[in-house]
Amino acid sequence: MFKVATFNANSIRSRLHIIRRWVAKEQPDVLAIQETKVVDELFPVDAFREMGYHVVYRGQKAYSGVAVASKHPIEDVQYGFDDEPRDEARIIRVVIKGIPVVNTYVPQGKKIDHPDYEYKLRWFARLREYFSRHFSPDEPLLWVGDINVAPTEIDVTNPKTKLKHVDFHIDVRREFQKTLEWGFVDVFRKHRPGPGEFTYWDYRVPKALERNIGWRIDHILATRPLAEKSVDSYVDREPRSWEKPSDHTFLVAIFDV
DNA sequence: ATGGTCGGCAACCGA
Repeated sequence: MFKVATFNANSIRSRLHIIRRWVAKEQPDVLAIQETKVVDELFPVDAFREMGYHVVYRGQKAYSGVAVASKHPIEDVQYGFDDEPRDEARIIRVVIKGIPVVNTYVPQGKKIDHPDYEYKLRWFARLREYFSRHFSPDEPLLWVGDINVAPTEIDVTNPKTKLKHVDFHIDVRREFQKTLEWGFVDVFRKHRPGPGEFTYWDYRVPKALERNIGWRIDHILATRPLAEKSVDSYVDREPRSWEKPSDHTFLVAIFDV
């Protein structure tokens, strides 16, 4: 069995207690992390070593930052896109137990009339180019992370009010869909077809978790040969009840490989 | 339509 998880930490240093407890309980083979918000010199490597994990990371001051932790040796690490802007704190690629894993923190985009939203849309075209250059849809590949897109109406609460949101606007959903069509299966959806399952609850919405007002914007996607071997996928809401909760939670998928 | 709360980091930016 191969258990993969993804988690937007929103500062890895302030969420270490959550990661420690969750990893001790769930023992994932791979944990992909986004928004570490720390420069490499200050990344808490020792904490991962103590948990029994290898870890690779690329960060910057205050914003973004990605990491991959693994029980197994991490091979062929590549940071960022091949071309400029490389966005090294947003995309990291590794190979673990022979399976390539791409962990992304896709730009959020701010507002649909903001230049950052255009940049976000182009990011998906760059991803498709990146996947085509390095991989084949006929080989095992995992794409995980905070992708900042709720793909369909059942992935948000009250979709009609979110049509102009940068995570739900029609253009970004099309870009995400086109990227899926390169050759990915939405592993969570394969196992959980129903509405109302989210990975992110906005802090600013009062009692968002209790009222289940959320977004499914974190994803685990697999190419067909790997997706065929998935046996389950779920969202673990439990860390939210702990002291200093996160706004995102852990998303998990299990593969029989 | 607007603002709500966090984290980082030292004034507001990003989400």
